[in-house]
Amino acid sequence: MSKSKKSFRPKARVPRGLRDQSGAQLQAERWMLDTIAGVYARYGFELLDTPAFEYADALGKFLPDQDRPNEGVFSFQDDDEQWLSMRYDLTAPLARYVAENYDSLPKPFRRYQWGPVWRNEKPGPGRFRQFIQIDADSVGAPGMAADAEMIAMMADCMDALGIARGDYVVRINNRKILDGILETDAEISPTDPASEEKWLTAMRALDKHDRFGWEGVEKLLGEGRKDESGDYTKGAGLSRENIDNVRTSLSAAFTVSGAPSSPSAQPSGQLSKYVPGDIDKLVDRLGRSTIGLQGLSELEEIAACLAALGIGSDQVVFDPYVVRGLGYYTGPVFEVELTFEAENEQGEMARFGSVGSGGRYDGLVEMFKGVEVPATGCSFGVSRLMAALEALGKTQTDEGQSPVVVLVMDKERIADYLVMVKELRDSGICAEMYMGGSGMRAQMKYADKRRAPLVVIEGEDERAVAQVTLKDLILGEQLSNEISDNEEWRSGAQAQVSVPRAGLVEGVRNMLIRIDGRQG
RNA sequence: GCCGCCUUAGCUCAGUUGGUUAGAGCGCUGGAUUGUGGAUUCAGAGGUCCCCCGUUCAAGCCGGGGAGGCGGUACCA
Repeated sequence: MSKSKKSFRPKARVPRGLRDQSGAQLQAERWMLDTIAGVYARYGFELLDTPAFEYADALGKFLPDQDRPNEGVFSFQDDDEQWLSMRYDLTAPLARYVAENYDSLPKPFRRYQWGPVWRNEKPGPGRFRQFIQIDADSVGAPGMAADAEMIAMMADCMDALGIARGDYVVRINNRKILDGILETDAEISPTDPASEEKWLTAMRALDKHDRFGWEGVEKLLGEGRKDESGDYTKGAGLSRENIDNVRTSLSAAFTVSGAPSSPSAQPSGQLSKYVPGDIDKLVDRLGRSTIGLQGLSELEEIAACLAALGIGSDQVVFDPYVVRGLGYYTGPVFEVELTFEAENEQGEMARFGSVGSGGRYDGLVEMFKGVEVPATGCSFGVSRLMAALEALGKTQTDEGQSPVVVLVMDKERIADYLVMVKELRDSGICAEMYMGGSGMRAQMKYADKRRAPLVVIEGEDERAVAQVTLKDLILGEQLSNEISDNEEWRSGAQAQVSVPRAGLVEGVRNMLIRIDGRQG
């Protein structure tokens, strides 16, 4: 305070990319987690929790090194100098858990899990360095039914959250189909050392279709692309002919061309349900690629399962541009996208995009066990879903959490006020006595800020006639909005009633019911 | 990581060719209006002009460096 003392005072600020969350927001988030967890549990998954950090080598790829221990992940050294890292997702810890407890677990092991994860990367709007994920995975499940279940479950979650059909879509793909297309149309393959780099770049290019459109993808498949800020991204260097071939194959998935194919020509009657384009043509294009055809046949299996699970084409659609993480997913991949637009904080119309994703990763547990353990899973990003639900007005908050405030009109009578709050609490009503030191006006302001539905007033006047005054703050606010022209606000008696002191609980309950009824 | 823009009160922002005590609105705190939040009115608190170095008699303003924020882009489990 005084300059002579020069006391050090830390600046009160939350670290960048992190945030505080308060009451209503947390309640909405809890409701969302409960809703999704409820769906997962109904599908038969069991709950698991693992620690916030792991030995760094157990988290796989992003190993810290001495120079940059916090690149991507947050890391620190234990007393024995072993590196520990904060988990950056829930899948790597699951793989560690399964490997560590392999013999005692039921196979397949089907678990769900939610909790915060940390990533040390540049924060953006709706992107934080700590955020919550909620995942479900089947480990040791080789069949496509397990993948189909994930897809169906994600769609079910969106329904359960109250997001209308058409406002979301689960886009599904199989990475083997893309491998097939790149193999036949561009002669590149991930297993061929000569073209591995091209394959990576090409896959990344396709992944950007939703942001840049085909025009941008084409540049990235070819020479490269310059962005708005003038930054240049080097492309995969495919030839004009190769790029055109890739486009022809991809477009078969979206558009029906030539003569309509006979239904009997399709091996599965269900795949066409989820593919907006021409399956025969796609088969034709992939003809020379065994991996491509395998991908397609896996997709057929998934489609059959989805149909059996009652999933409609208004929920799930095939989209060959879904790529997801490279070097991680091995087959089917999918993501949930919100398709509606909503006004953001700046008043601009914005899309929310992908709020969840998943896919098959048959190589992850192998990292620990040395044997391949097929696995598939899905994950929702809770923060982005929250933002979207808020925009839709679909968040559920429990308004009953705001307390009834008992005013302290007479500091000599605090025991009396404590008796009142106890009576209210004993009958299940959230209530508190004002614990500050200020006068009545400040107490009203306090109650207002707490969004208290009503206040209880017992001053000299009330006590003289063994009554209490109950003031409906919500009705009072409405009245003041409508009639605030003159200075009749001072009459103050609006929106309040007197009840006998002995009928406090009943009076409060009745007023709460009236408030609840008004708010529908 | 790379590119561009930005940084003055809690918030949104003024601030002249460099010139004395840096302002407004909203918000906040307190008072008035019999014992009442939202009306009216009066008053008050609140600033390292992002930080450091430099130029100058003099820097919120000019120069250099750094940090932080925003928007792209790259990487991404």
